[in-house]
Amino acid sequence: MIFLMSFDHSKIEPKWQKYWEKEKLYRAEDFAKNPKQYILIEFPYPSGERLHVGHGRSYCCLDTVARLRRMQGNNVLFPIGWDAFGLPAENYAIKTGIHPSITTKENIANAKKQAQSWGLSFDWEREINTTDPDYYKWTQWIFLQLYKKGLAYRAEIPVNWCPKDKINLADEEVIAGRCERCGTPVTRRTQSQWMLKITAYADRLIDDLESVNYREDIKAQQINWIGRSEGAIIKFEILNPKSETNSKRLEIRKEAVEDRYLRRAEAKFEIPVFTTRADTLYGATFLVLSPEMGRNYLEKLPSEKRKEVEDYILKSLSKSELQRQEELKEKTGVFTGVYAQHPLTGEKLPVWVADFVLSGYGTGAIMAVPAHDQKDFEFARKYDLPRKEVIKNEKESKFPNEAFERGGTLINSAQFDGLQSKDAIDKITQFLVQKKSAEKTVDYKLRDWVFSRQHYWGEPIPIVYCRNCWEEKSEKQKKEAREGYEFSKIDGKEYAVVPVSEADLPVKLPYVENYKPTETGASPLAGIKKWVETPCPICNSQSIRETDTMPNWAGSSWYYLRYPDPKNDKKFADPDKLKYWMPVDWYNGGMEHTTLHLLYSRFWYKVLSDLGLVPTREPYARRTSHGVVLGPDGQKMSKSRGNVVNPDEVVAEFGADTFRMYEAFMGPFDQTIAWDPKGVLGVRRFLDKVWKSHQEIIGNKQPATSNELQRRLHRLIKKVEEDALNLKFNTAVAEMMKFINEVSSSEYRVAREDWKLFLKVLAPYAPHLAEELWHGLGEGESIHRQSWPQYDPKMIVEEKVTIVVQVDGKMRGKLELPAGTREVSVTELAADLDSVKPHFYGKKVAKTIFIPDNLINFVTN
RNA sequence: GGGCGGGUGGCGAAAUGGUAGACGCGCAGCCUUUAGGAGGCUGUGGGGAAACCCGUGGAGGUUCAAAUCCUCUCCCGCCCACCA
Repeated sequence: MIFLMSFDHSKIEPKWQKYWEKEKLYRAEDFAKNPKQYILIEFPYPSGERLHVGHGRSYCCLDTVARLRRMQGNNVLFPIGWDAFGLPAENYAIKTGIHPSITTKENIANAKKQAQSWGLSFDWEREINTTDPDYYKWTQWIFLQLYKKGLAYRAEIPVNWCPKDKINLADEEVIAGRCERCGTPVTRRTQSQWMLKITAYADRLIDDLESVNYREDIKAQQINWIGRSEGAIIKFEILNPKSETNSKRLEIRKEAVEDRYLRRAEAKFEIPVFTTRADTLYGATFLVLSPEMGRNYLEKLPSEKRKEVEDYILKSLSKSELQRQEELKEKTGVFTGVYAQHPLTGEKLPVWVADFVLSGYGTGAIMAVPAHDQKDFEFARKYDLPRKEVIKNEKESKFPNEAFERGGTLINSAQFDGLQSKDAIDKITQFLVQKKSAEKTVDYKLRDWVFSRQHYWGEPIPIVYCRNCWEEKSEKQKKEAREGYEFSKIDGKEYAVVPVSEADLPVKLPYVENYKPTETGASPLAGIKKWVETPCPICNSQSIRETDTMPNWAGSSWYYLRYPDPKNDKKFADPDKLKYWMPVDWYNGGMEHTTLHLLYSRFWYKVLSDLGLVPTREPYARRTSHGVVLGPDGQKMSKSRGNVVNPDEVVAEFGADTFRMYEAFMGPFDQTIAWDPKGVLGVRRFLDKVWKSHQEIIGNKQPATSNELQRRLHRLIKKVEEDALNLKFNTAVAEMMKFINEVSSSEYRVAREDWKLFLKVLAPYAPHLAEELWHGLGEGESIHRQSWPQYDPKMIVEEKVTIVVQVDGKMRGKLELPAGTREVSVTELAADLDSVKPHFYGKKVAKTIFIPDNLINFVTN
């Protein structure tokens, strides 16, 4: 008898991988008749670190799903590509001088080799790469559509600036207020940037979540991030003896949210304030402006105060993000010398400037209600400002020791006394609206998307600036352009903004010598005169290119739309193909992409949807997230800790099937779990047992499987199928282990035909071994082309059941009975059990609870 | 401060109203004379000789029956955060 302990994965795995490739087993076919299934994993960034075991979690488990779906008769699209623009390649280029395109190419080749060694069933014919001009042509094209819809605009906004490296930093490059590269505290300065108006889609991004199947916490995080809050803008008139005769009135900005970054010095006679708590209006005792807002009012201030206020503003604006965070506890501010009038009581309220008020939220000014807002309370205490209680709650009273922030009954609020907070918010707002001193509004925490990067390794923004086109405009046109976004000021001169014509796309990224951004904060592209100077698409006179590039979120915002038609050079994708494949049926990725990537890509999709270019309202029908894989020590994996698990080593030692199955088995899919090298071994032992059982089955030629084992097999089919679709890969694997344990224990034997069913169940998880054993049974066609076994519902039902016998809810005995035994018989048999009888002594049975085939409970009194 | 998860053996975890601890790791004993992640069998929540008792962070509650549902409370993790 041949008795092999183990199989040689290093031989069988590459063999079958080659076979699958040759047979084109995993090719997705456009317009096939069988139901489509689009399964998507977040495409990786091809870094020098290669793919890690965290990628493995997502790819291996979803690959299992893809394989299961194929066996179930679906036409599966399971693609992969490379999100290859980004900082690491650029930083590496700065250090070594090696061009990013070279390192990127190498990294992709390596990562691809890895992914292939895991036996993933990607359709490699659809591989995409965001740095390929044939791809980013369409990223630029979509940008132009956004521009034409008025969703891309330029604005002066504060950016992070590293004073040592003299470069602008993206938020993600700022770590704890310091520059990621050199550790210098980051300061802020303003610069003109391209922005995308994602806030215009804020409501739809919330509302449409109802139509998709995302895990609840993912939805909650998105809603929270968008941070919609309903409230009112209330205006407070400035009391200024010199200008009170001036009847000039300014309308409240209707779209305060959209114009947040463009707010100019126009609200000079009134201070608009955003609040969600109009019920506390009578408790407002002073107003506070953010430093940015305060600057707009400087000229209104009494001259003796002006210097002091200006100094405070300049000081707080120059503060680094780090300083601001450190100074959180201690609030500072300065009185402006100006008063505003309370819209209902007419009281004189002092106006302060303080940097605890944010310029980026609401109107950049607040009404302070110290009795009912903790921040205001602390500020009022420090500067000895009045506090007035206007909300009372019988159960709690925190005031005057601290602010009482919850709702209650109104007091000291004139005709509104006695109302409940919720009611009062409506009534007071309504009253103010009638008086024209307030407007209802909605505000969001979400801000427009800063789309410019002063870096080299990204998609060039396809815009040029033309001096000639500007000069040809009439004064009226110029004025209009200055108010909108159709112009730009470069080195003090004004230019017209001109989009590159679609026929001239892609705007290719040129080679540069020096990847470092310039000292002025411009991108490295600004140094290439030959590239920067270009004929204007409209007037053909010499104009200059935009030298900023797109953030690396750009290419990933639409990549899943390219897989259905990756080689199209006429459109970003053929509408019919999109209609066939979209939406993505199942999208899995990391929780860290919930707020940025997921939101950005939904936003782009909605824009394309409004243009009629995509077939649905939402891109992803289902979204799940996998948990983080920690190092064996339970800590986050990092080079410096030395706890990084290298998947290549695991695959080399134990094989891809072991690696894949361990990724599935290690724990609940959505949970953070530490990698356990011993656990890997356990999975390998299981596969060895499968191998061994297989040899025995071939050797023994068992004619029929025991009834018991056959039932287990059918239950296994059902469980593995259901578990995989419910993200319970760990219990699916456990069930297979249980089955094999029983097969290998001597009582049971399995017939060939039933063993084949088991191999099919195993195939999505351990595709190489299953294929090897399948062919070992003399089968000629791939196991991955077989259909998923149908379980027999009759076999699922138990023949014999264990009925638990309880007395007063405590387990006292068990009965093995045929399924369907009636209550009368069960009662009789149960009451007669030796282990049960003693518990009746001195008691009477008052009630019997009977759950068929499961449990009987005697309740005594 | 806000949002979202989570707390069950020595460890990763099963069980979402009905036998708590499936499956895996680890550990212990035995077997096969077995040399380098070896294999097989048996055992493995705690206490007890046993009957039995105790046991899912803690306290209460609902129920014939609670890890699971409700109320309060403690602890841990992740994300966001001076957001009006």
